[in-house]
Amino acid sequence: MRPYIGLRHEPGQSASNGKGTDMSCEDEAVAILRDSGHKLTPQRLMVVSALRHAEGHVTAAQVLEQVQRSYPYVDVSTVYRTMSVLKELHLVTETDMGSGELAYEWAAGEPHHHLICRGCGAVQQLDHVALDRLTETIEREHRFRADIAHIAIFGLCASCQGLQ
Amino acid sequence: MRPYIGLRHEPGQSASNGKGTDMSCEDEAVAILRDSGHKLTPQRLMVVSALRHAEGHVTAAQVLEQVQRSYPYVDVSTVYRTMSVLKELHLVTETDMGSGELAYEWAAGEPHHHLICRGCGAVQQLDHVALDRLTETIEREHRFRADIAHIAIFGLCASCQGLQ
DNA sequence: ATTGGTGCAAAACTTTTGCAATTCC
DNA sequence: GGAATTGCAAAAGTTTTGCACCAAT
Repeated sequence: MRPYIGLRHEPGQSASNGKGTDMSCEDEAVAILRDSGHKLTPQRLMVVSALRHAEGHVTAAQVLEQVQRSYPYVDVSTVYRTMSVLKELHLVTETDMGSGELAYEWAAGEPHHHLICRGCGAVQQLDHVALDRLTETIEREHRFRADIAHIAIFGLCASCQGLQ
Repeated sequence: MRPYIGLRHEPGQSASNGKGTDMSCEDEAVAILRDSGHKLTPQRLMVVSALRHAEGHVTAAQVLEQVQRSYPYVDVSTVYRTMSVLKELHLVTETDMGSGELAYEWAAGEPHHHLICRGCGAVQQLDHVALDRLTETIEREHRFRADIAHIAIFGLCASCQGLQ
């Protein structure tokens, strides 16, 4: 393995986001990784960091690009394998948003959903409380526990409907 | 092009399904295809027939397999190209159900949705009325016209939750 | 020391595209 | 006849896997 250069983040991404201390989430993830018997490698820490500092969903290629800014020798297969581990631990969610690539998102915080415009590709977030009643109905009538962190709703945004 | 053998369907699939006459849907599709300026080729008719007689969602590979029972020389690219045309005409819907392959479904009938168990892969259908309120909320609060024919909800079915 | 992870390369996989030949209108 | 469509082959794209080497516990 070639020399480890160290972690670097984009300006504005390395500071606290106002919703909590910056390290707490990664510390928690590190603890979960270690406690579940997985090894803590620099590559995994970089992937976790990239996900943690990304706003919203990112593709494996985007995570790789971010990680390679610190350490250019990481392979995309490592990103996928790390995603697989993080998925098992419910630290990230994997969603198909219709682009041909899977989208990954750090699973901390309130669950939310995506409204994806099939006209222009714009993505809005939809608060999960809007789905509470639906989730209850599904649970009651189908005995199906909906994983509400994984919903992408396709449709048309206001401008692509011609509203303005 | 090699000789056309003719259409054949599985037993029990060729008769009326009790919800209407068997040919009406395909006739309508044929009319829509012709009226929109597309040519009527045996391959397209076979793809339409395979979709029409399938119960629920099918992959391109499954459609190809069904079509090739009648006419073994059809290529998968023709299936995809036909799907593309049928999508444009809103005769089929395309959904990613998390299997790695896109799922296609004949668009006739009441729109419905899928509850996909990530434990065992079982798929239940969810009536679209369960989503009406959500659709209205999204329309009102986000001015987003949700395309309710395209929703797949992941989660755990009763048995994979351990409820019996 | 031993288990597990990484990087590299190649494979696997679905979907798309270029093109000559053919078919439908 | 002429434009659209097909089949074949190859390409393109993301994701997975085999394997020898290396690193974390």
